[in-house]
Amino acid sequence: MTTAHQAPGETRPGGRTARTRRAVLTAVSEELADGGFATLTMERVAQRSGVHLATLYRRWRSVDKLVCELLTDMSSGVPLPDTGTLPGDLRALAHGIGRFYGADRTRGLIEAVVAAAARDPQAATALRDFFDERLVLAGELVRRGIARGELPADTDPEAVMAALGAPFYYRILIARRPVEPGLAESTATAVWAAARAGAYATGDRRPAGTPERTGPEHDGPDDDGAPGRGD
Amino acid sequence: MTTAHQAPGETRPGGRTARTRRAVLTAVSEELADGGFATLTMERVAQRSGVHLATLYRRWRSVDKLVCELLTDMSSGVPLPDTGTLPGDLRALAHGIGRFYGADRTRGLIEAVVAAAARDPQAATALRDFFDERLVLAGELVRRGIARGELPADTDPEAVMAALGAPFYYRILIARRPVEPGLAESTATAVWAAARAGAYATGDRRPAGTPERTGPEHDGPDDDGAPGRGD
DNA sequence: AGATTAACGCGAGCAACTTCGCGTTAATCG
DNA sequence: CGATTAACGCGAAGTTGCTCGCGTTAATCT
Repeated sequence: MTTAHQAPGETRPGGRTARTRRAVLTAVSEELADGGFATLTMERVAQRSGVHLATLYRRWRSVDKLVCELLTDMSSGVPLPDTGTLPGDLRALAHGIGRFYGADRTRGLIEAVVAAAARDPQAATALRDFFDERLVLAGELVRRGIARGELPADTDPEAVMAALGAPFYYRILIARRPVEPGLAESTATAVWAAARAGAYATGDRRPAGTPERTGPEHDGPDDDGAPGRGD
Repeated sequence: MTTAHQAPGETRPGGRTARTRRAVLTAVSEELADGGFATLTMERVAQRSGVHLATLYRRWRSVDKLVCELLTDMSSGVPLPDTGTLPGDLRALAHGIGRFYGADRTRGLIEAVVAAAARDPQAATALRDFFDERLVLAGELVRRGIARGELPADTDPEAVMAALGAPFYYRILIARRPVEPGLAESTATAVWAAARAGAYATGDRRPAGTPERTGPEHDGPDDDGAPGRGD
């Protein structure tokens, strides 16, 4: 048919619809701050937001989708700096990220988004697209730096920004410890040093002091169909 | 009581018990390789392994616990190299990690473990402890390098190894793209350059070419109780 | 080898989660 | 401002996921 009936909220986005949306997303955010993804259920969101359970299922279908929408709602949590020098920008951005993830609320959100992406393919692509876009935007800092002659021209801007963000996500998701200011400082210093050394350059040039030999390039996964045995 | 009846598998670990355990863990691993965490249900594991559903619930209680045990079962997937020089070791280890996560099976496992940790506190501490231990073990490479005079004495070994691992987890969990050999190469180069520049040094020394000013140290999270609004 | 009982297989029963139908409220448009 | 109907509230029905009790199999110890 011509008019495909999609989920509620599309044809009458104003007034009440927008109000319940806000109430629900706020409730999800608070719930994540309180008990994290573990205690995030449709039931609890319904109670906290005052929106009926059936409405939640009708509009969002699952907690994964809820978390997913909260992510896109959080668009610009970390502003992009412009200090005039690349190391200054890297430092400012790292501290911005550090401050952002210093809060329980945002740390819980990231954890939830990754967990949601692990179960819901749609959430997975949403997550990927979201960070793709942020990476390209933040890459502008690096491009400015290259234009100023602070880095080699063949430096990959997105690779630099990925390197700047990675330690924070490692800290949150893997090491599972609070994000401290020291991490921001250390990361900014590290990325700047690495970028200057040409670690993110696309050419085959290699900085002095780095081993030159070509191997080992890994080709195929050694997949034997069974999990590794414990020792 | 004196003898606290814990979960099955403790008092009679041999023979059949061990056999079902193997069958189940293999099934979980295969299921993760096939459809990822999204399709990992107790039901499917039961079917694939041939172990009855009730047995799964009795011994493991949930998929989160299953994934958790699979992680500890995978103890040593990446061997620690000893090439004689720190940059050589970093490069070898990075390629080892890269090869390990080049396979769908292991990438799915990491995703699953993080997702499980987001829901189950016990899985969360298991994950943290697991990587804590790996970090300390791998830190030995750095300690050897320091002893050889390749790095400043006040370099934090665990920080270096965290920096070496972080980009891979970023790639898997956030960027959601396959892990390629180029990432290993770039990461090894970057960490080596950063470590030499003193980015992971605990002292207050700062390498040349890095801005010196102290701010901005972030103090408190700006927590207003509501999610950020979209732009 | 024989006795003991942990661990398993099986199906029924219970609980939590998800959906449905219907009446009510309030955006949106003429 | 009045008509139309999208979105919501409500309770019940349907579905899935999880647990329990009992009989059977096979580790473990003597």
